[in-house]
Amino acid sequence: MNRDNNNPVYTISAAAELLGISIPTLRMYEKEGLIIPFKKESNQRRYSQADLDRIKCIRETINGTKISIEGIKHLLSLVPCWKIKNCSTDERAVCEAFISHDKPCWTYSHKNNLCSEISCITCEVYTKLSDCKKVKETLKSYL
Amino acid sequence: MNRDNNNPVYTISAAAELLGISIPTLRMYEKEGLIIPFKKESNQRRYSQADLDRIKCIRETINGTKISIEGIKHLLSLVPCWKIKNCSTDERAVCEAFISHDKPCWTYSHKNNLCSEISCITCEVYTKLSDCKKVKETLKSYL
DNA sequence: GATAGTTGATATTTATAAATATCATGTTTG
DNA sequence: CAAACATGATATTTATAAATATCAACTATC
Repeated sequence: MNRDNNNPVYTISAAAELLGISIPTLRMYEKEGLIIPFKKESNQRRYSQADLDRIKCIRETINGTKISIEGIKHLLSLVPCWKIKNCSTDERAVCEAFISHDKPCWTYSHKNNLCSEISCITCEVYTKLSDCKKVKETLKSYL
Repeated sequence: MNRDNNNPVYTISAAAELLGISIPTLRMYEKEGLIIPFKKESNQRRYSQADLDRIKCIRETINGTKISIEGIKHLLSLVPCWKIKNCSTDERAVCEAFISHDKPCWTYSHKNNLCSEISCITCEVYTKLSDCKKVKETLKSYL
């Protein structure tokens, strides 16, 4: 939402510096599907303030609550994206995000469905669920 | 449901033997709120076949999928017990299981609400959710 | 009433997730 | 066209969750 917050201005070294962590750690979080940094045409990553905030939250969850990365992925897989995006029954039937329960929806390729039209990096399912503490509240709002 | 499966016949040493794990591990799972073994008047634990199956599943989750115990607890906290048991709005407002998101509902004391009348050990919320892989299916059925 | 098995608690070991270091190769920028 | 920084990949280290061992006190069973 906030243009400034979502402006991808930090290089990976700047982001690592600001967060006090190493560069490979940032790449690992991305590989695990916890963050989707902006990528330039040349494939270089650029991080926004929103990304940094998200990563801070991820780290609090891993190091504070002791939920493992695998646990966080499973928790985020429960976000009812099909409700949020209003998927049809037919689309759900063939959607990995709807069917599986081990990874967040934005880690799938989304071919042949409603989400193939849009970019996960700006999708509300991704942006609003930076914090897996919010999963239950989100679920309640649809139950 | 099955009388045989839920018959608490195994001592803790027999259960540990059958599962190929140590006694302190069984006590740990209980302390973490993942299992509720039957307790005799003398406070001794007795395990049923259903308990053993549940523990096998817990171990597969911890050692197979790499979700930590803390992660499993968080996942199980998302089970919509208030829907399953049909809690009133007033009851939900003061229920820790409804409000919090870090432990399964059956780990709370349930004073002053609908659940204070019943025993978690036989409650369908506990018995049907031995496997946190079932959480998403359960959620879908209420969404 | 003696033996075997239980209790909870604390201390220790083991297994492994999380984080980092290092690499050869590629890209950006002054 | 160098110097600085990026890339992905693999190897290594570190931190800690998970499991176990051990304890003194208590309970069951024969």
